Amino acid sequence: MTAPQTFSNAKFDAGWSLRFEAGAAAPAGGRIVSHRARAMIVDEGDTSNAVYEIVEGGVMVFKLLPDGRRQIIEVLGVGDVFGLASTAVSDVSAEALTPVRLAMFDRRAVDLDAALRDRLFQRLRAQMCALHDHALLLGRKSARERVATFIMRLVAGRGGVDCSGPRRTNQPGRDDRARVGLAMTRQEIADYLGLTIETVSRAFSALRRDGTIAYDRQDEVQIGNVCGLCRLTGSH
Amino acid sequence: MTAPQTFSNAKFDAGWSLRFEAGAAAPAGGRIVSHRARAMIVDEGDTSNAVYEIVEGGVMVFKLLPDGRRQIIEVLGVGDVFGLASTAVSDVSAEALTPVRLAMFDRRAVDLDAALRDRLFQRLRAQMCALHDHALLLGRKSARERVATFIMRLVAGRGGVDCSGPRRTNQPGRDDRARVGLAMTRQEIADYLGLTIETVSRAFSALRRDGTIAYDRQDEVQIGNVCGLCRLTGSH
DNA sequence: CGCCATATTGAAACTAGTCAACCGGAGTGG
DNA sequence: CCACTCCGGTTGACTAGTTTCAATATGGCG
Repeated sequence: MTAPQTFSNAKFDAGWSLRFEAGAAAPAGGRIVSHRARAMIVDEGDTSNAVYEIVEGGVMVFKLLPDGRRQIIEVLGVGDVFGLASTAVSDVSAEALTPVRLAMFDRRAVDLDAALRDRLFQRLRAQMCALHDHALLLGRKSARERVATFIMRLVAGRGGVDCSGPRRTNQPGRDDRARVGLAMTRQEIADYLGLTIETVSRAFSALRRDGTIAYDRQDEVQIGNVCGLCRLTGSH
Repeated sequence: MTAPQTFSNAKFDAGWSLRFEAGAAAPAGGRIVSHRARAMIVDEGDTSNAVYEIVEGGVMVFKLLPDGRRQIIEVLGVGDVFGLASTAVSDVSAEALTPVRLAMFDRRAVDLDAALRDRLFQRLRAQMCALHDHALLLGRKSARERVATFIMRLVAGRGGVDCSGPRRTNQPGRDDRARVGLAMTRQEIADYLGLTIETVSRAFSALRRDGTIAYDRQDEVQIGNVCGLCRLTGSH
């Protein structure tokens, strides 16, 4: 599984970028804990007073129904936070998407440390916006739009309100390509987009058939025309 | 449109209650503004530095796709907050669901007033949990489950992890009834649940046909057996 | 009384889900 | 070294659930 360069997620329309590599800025403080990819970090219903801030890597936050249906609620990267339910009982589960390093804080520390609380607050607001976008996707977009949106979110700096647009070059219409790593399996993508694995697979195949995307490895996609893909998201 | 007594929404599984009537506790501070039902409060894309806290009434927060598809993201009541996007540009629109009174704060005031910020932070965490639940509903539940979940959320104190259960009485199995006001039109419910108006209508009709609910006015539902309805939500 | 909104119901079309077969690469063991 | 297996992904055929389109109620209000 190749770790992608960037993973633009939070608040799609604002075009924020979500990264998996450790940031230059020194992180948090707090106790650093590490997990391997696909390790369980928090289980829904756990009583825990821990709040987590991602230092490096990616995390999937999800919920399960009693019969096993799973919805991945958010996919998080460096700087994102989780474990901030308003009670001591976690309302969600969290699993490492990649090998991950986390800064772990006690809930009480959040009450005491104003700088930490401000950072969490600010990040929570950003993640809230991403959640809004995702609700729109889950409630109103077609399978094709969902997959197009998912891929677009992996293209750093594109597709948001502040989208840089295709780079201006001497050849108009050219040089609007990108290559993104997926990091997630088809099943995970399906659980994130509220679809089945077959529907996701078919959507990828259809996009490849009509030339919108290309790939050899199924976890690394090339986009010939980013603006063209963006038009398939339903958002633009 | 009869204002319901209570509207249990935020973090379904935690069973928090959302009310439309003004609370006993003195509110916020901030400038009080009022809107009539269905009045537009914020428009997606607006540049505004206002943060709102609901003093009385209900608010619908939603997003639109360019072709007019609408997703109602959250339905908010007293104490809930909105306008907390992480940039000055609002990522969502907000409309009054009932006549509503709002406490309006300047974003800068939030940075200065620690008590206010803590209150907003705490509430944001609660609303984030509600959003998690709603993503699960939108991504993974059937139409029937969505409507059952919607109705259950209107039953104060029931359906959460801390559900009080049917009241214990001398007649076991009795006295597990409830009556709830809907406050929303079928179209609004549909846009909230990620369905069409016809599907919502059919789900209500089916629940009425099989005796799970009863109603004369379409905006006021009687539940004969709350636990029975709860079993149809998919969550239990 | 009659109009306009909203809601309900029916029938047909379509999207996504289900079930099942198959493919292909990675790892295992004879 | 190669057959075998396992697992994730793809594809096909069929089904189910939801949407779409259209007609018909119902209810509030002038």
